[in-house]
Amino acid sequence: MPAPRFFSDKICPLRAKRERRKEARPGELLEAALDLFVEKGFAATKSEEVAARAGVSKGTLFLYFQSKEELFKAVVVENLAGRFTEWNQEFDTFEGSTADMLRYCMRIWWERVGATKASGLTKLMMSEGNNFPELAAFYRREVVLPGHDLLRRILQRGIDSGEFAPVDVGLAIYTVIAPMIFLMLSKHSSTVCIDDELPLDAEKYIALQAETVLHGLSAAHRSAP
Amino acid sequence: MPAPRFFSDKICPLRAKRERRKEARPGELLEAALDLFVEKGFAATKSEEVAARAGVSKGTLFLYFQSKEELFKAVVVENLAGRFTEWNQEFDTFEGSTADMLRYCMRIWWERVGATKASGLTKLMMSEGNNFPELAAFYRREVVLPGHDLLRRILQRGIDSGEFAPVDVGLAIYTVIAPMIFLMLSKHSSTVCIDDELPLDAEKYIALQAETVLHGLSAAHRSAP
DNA sequence: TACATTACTAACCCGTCAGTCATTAACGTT
DNA sequence: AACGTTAATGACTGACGGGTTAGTAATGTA
Repeated sequence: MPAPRFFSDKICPLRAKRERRKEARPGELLEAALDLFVEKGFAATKSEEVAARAGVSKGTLFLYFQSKEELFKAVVVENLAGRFTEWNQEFDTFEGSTADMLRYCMRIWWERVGATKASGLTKLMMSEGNNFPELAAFYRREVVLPGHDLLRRILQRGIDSGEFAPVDVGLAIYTVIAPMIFLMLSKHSSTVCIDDELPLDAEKYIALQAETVLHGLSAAHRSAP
Repeated sequence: MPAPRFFSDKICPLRAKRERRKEARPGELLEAALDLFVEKGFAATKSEEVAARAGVSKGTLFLYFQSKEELFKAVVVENLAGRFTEWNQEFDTFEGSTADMLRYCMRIWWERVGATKASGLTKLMMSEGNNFPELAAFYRREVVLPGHDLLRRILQRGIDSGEFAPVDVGLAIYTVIAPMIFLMLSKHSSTVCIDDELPLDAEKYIALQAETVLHGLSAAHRSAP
């Protein structure tokens, strides 16, 4: 005997009828997809689930996105790749010391990406990138490289202005990237740090890392290897 | 027109016949499974591939392991969980300062786990743990908790002997764990750091982290917050 | 009210893969 | 050589999931 259907078409016709909302669909699908991709990974997320969470049928999803992979790319663009032009402008016109600029960069990155669901996309690419080479290449091209470029330009600015020692910029960026990545991962994997509460207070952790990096880069502090 | 079969049964009968080697099979299957799990993840690894790499048919695999999940657990026991009793003994009988003990622990951990394929299992659990709750629980119980215990005991020894300040041991272990995990992950994901060579020389990185941690723990260095 | 357009859906197709089982071949024993 | 035991096989099954499509219903237009 089937359970009573509290939300059957007849009892609860609200939202039960076919709605035609061509404009709203892509955004709703992208949001649902972000949630599920971050929660379960790319391979383990079923297109039908994404559709269901967005309140449409599977067919509709494929009406708006050619394939699951295209859907994923769109999620990446929406949440990460598409925002670099704005970010680049913001830093090109930054006024102040480069030290402040780097502090600001790390803080704002956490605020806008690290602390949001979008950070799950990075974890996802780290875990599944090998299984989906085209997605990995896309992510690398549209997110990793622009990000590295931005950081490189900041460090280079510090060197040019004499604030930083003339280090190898290509390597130095990892001093900033590594702790950021670790922070994101510790947010997204319950396998590693769940004995008690997560030991990291993100704000403080970032502030500390920033000062450490700046100390390492400071021109004044320079001595023989 | 099919390509010529250089390794056809007739031309190359070596290893082509059915062999009966009941003793050797489990080990060979575990090795093949470790390779593939680490390379492609748990879900994306097909049992038939594992069997093929071990030189048997899929049926044979299920003759020795009840299911894919049991196979995975066996891999974890073989490479990580099953070695803790030995490691525990080694550290229970360690002679020397606790500082040296911690240095030794980090170095030896890298040598025996971090630098080997087994480290891929950690990355795997971080990425897929959510999708396979039973595996996650198993891994947590058999690997994560024993590992934390071991570390906790080391730190506690330092505190008891007066070498270390009386910090919160439960939190302090993450000071050691975090850089280790990051090091492993940077080894296993080509998505993040492939601009040029990986910037991390593992040996030096670990040595540096060890000194940093020890400095933070040293009883002498203790002052008010 | 009749008709055209199109957003949307349900049912379907088809490839994939974990796990099974009837059959086969290797080996020991006599 | 004949026979019994069992390690090994590979064709098979059922479930699942990405992607398609024939058809339905909402909306606009006259």
